[in-house]
Amino acid sequence: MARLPVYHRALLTLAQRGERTVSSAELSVVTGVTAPTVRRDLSHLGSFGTRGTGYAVSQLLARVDRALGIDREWPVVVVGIGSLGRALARSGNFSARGLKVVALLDIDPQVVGSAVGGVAVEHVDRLEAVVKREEAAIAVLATPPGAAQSLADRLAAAGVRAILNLAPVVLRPALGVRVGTVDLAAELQVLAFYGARTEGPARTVTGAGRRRRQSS
Amino acid sequence: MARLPVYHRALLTLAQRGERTVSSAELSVVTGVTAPTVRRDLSHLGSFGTRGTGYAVSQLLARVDRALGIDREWPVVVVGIGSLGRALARSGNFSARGLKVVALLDIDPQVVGSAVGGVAVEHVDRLEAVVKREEAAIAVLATPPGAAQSLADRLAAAGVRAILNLAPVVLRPALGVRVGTVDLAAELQVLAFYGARTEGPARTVTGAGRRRRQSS
DNA sequence: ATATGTGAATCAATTCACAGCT
DNA sequence: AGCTGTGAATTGATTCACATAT
Repeated sequence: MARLPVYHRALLTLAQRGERTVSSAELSVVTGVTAPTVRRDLSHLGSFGTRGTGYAVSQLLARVDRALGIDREWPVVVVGIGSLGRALARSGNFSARGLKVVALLDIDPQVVGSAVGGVAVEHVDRLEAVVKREEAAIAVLATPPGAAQSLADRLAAAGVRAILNLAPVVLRPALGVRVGTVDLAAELQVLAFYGARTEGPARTVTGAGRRRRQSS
Repeated sequence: MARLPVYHRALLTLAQRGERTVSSAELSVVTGVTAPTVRRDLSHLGSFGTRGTGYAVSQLLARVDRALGIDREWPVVVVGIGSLGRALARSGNFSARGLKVVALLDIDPQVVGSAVGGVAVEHVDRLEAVVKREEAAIAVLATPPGAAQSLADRLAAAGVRAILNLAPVVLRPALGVRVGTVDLAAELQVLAFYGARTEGPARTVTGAGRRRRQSS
């Protein structure tokens, strides 16, 4: 469920603010998800709220955490240490969310050997060894588009189960591997499309883009 | 239509390769969109292919370009020149797609005055003036989460019609402004969720995330 | 009173399947 | 023979509305 991270963030804030309970209506306001959908989502999560009162924040947070697998830390390998890769490697945002950047890979000898955000950049030749060493199930591809497909294949072969592709290409994923692509330029193009045409009130589109499915 | 940029990229490649025509089946392979959906999308675009042959690449590309508004260049303002903002400012990816980063804003006096990718960083105090000067309809928010909402409001008031929000917060958009949020950490969390659980074959999820709608 | 959980209704998107053009 | 364009069917997600619990 793509909205789990949004609930997670919202609940975290509510918990810090000391709130004991939330109603689906309140969650609706802070997440931008309609109240019926919030209830459906949470019920789907197997969670029990109390009628007349709402949900117990801490209990609900615990459930969302478990569903998201935040009980443990997921090691993430970043491939391609250009400016985008570097930005990700530095992002303090990750650790709070069950993700930890444990290895950085690049092909440029100028970059290999340096450290970004406290992690050393290794040569992409060592990809297989690094994935194995870190037992990484997740990788981020922030390379030029031309290199992405073959690296995705190598990552898959090395045992990675999910890849976040930031290169502007459609990847053909290996069997058993999940690929999610985020193309920021495409995102902007879509916004330009809508934003420029709409003269009247508009709607918000959040979460990070529509999705297309391919078989693998 | 969220898939237009994908078609755009594919057609560009095909055109460069010298292909005169494409069938929906061929487009399906390179875009990862099923053939019936390709046909539906393109017909929806008002485009006429020729039966028995396919679509004329150049003609189709022209239509997609026009639909995406790529006939002109959209000026983009980037707010928040941290490592992510810097990565965007440098991304050569944009110019090829009808987007041009024309102004950079930050609050840090250390950063203000420097130049990134050939564009000077100005102080965020000048936001309104800069938006007006550049006649920018599109902005990217790459600030810490706490600052995002008020900046989104100011951008809207200054005349921006669409905002790409890269901060991990749900923004309440001003009336008539379109907000798209891309939260890379959330994206990874979702991948971790799927990737870690799937033992068998998996599906690909491309395009940049599911979307939630809020009223504005 | 208030708010959950969920069947039933609605809405949007995708896919099927085929008639019709080249 | 091959491939588009599109009605009809299907699938999936969202919303409604209400019985049910506190």
